[in-house]
Amino acid sequence: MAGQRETEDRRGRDSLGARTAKRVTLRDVAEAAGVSHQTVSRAINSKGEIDPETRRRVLDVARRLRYRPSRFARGLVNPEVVTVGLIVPDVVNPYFPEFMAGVFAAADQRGWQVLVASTENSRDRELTLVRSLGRQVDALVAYLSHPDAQLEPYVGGVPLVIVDRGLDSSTYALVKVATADGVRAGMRHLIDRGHRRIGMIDCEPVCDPLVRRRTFLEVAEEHALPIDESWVVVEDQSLDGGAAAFEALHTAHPDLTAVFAFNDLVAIGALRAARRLGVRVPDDCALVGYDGLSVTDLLDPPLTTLHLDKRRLGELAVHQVDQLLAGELPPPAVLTPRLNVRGTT
Amino acid sequence: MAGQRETEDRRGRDSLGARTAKRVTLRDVAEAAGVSHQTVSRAINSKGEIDPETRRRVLDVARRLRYRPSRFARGLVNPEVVTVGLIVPDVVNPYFPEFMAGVFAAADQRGWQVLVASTENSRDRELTLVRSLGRQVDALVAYLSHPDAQLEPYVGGVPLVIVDRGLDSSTYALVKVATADGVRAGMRHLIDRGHRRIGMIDCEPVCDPLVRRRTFLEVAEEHALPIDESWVVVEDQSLDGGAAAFEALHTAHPDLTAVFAFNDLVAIGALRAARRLGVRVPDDCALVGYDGLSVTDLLDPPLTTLHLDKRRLGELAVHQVDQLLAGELPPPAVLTPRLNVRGTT
DNA sequence: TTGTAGGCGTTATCAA
DNA sequence: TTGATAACGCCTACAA
Repeated sequence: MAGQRETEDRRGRDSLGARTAKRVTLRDVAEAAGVSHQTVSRAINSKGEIDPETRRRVLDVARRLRYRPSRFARGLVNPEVVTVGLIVPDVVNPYFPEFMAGVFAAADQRGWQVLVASTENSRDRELTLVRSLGRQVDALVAYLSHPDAQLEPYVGGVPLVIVDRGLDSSTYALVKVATADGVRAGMRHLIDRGHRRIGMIDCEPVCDPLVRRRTFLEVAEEHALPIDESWVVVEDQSLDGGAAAFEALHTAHPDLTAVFAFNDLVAIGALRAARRLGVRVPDDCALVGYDGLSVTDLLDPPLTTLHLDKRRLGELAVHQVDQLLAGELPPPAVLTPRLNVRGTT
Repeated sequence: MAGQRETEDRRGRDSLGARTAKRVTLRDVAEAAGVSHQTVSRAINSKGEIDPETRRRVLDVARRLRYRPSRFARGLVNPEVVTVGLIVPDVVNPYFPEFMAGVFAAADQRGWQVLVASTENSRDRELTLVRSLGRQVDALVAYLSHPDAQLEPYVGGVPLVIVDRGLDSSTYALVKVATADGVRAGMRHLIDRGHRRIGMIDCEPVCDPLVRRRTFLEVAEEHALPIDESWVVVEDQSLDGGAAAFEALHTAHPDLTAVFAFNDLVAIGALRAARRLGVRVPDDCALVGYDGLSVTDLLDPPLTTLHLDKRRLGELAVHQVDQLLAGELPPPAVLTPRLNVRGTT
């Protein structure tokens, strides 16, 4: 029998451990067990209509042959498990795990699965990942910095939700962060406490069009604060950047009484620099961060910060996916940071 | 034409946004474009043998129909993209993102994808996830607490790598952590610095058979330290647990000069309690943590800790997958924590 | 350049 | 209880 020989050939190659070994299929198991492939399927899937004895025998053979069902063949036949692709810039930055947790929770609630990939902060990888991951999933949730036009050739029709990108979109679903409102809340807090000489530590944003700095300066003008652009220092988005920026501010304006930081990471750096310089926080100088990372809570003093519910952000993203899969392009979802007053103001 | 009508029916349902809408296939596009499904395939996959004009027309139709290739059908025919399932107890605990980063990096290097799920520290979910995720992937990397025997019915033949479970295995691949060696290194460090009255904050381990405590007491005995089991306090694995434990130790043994903590989290809690109690660290009491979380570096003083390279742990896990996919059950990979002396000793 | 036939591994349906 | 046959959506090979 030709079929018989062919199967033997396969086994032969398999036992050589060759990489090209053909996969063991239901039919292979069936042949080896002397039943039809259908019976094997019943045994594997614990369907009722099968003799317990046959079942046991078949499962035995299957195990011996190291049979594993093909997820592709299964997916082809069954109602698919929805799989969402998730692209983040960096898994280790504590901002993103919280966001991911929200995505996982919301996905899990719907019985969906999540395929995760990290761009490692590479703008190029961002594009290639959109393409490669996009082919493998039913929808994509992604932190992206590129504008729509540059994204378009890579998206290839996958329903896409872009999170916290500074740009609007008429093509893709969005989850936005009301950064300007956050900055205003933080500034109002400082001003309410009597601060007027407020410095700002800014960073080069990836695509965000300087919302923080612009809002900062707007608020300063509205309240006629005695400050100009020399009170804004731009540094790396890192601990060291934050520390350097604080030193620069402190040197240029020794009389400053408060600092608004681009995010918690640089705020922590600033806190360190302050300690080194003998500047007491908050007595000599108040400090406000941005993001609400949970680590800020471990610090001494704990950081006053604009807390963004990153978990909720992830849930919102999945909710946008819901609507995309239902065939609609939903309006952007917006999340506003909430001021969390703790020890540094 | 029946075929034609059927296609219209599908579209009709689609535009109602029905969940049950049939998926748009190559053949649908072919029909709408008046070509064979084969021609559509060529257009979609940018094969050479096609008239540019036809190609453009077909792609147009495909876009209009929102056609998306089925990843399952493709996977069935093409060499598969390897997908690794990753099960962690908790994404937000800073321990795991670092581990995940290692898995991602190693997977990416091999062109593999990673499907992530979290058990949310539920032992039951652990089992169901092993089963459900296991059906969707080529191999599984997982933090698991169950012993092999309980796992077995859920694994169903997926190559499985278990990470940092206290138990050995003859069935599954392992990545182990040399916890005892770590504890010894930490204790040796304290003893070298002249400490003899050392307390320990322990926690209920999930499956780990009390390695830390046992090793701690062994070392104490070997060096004839003047301590007994009353120097070990068991508390919750949390900030508050750590704080409570430190207070308990300090109350019971006011003369202690050092504390060895179950992990960094409880160590940070202890650090807070110490500050509240007016105990200066490290002058009055030294403190050693375990894990080497990157946040311990932001603290003041930064924590002396047994640093485990969690990224490397993830890479090792993927390497174990490599070998499982090649058909071998590799011996356990072992990683030893490294003492990182910083501000608290 | 385009179309037809067959198969990938699985499950569902229906007949034996 | 079991088995034959036909999908599922795509791709490769070959024929037109």
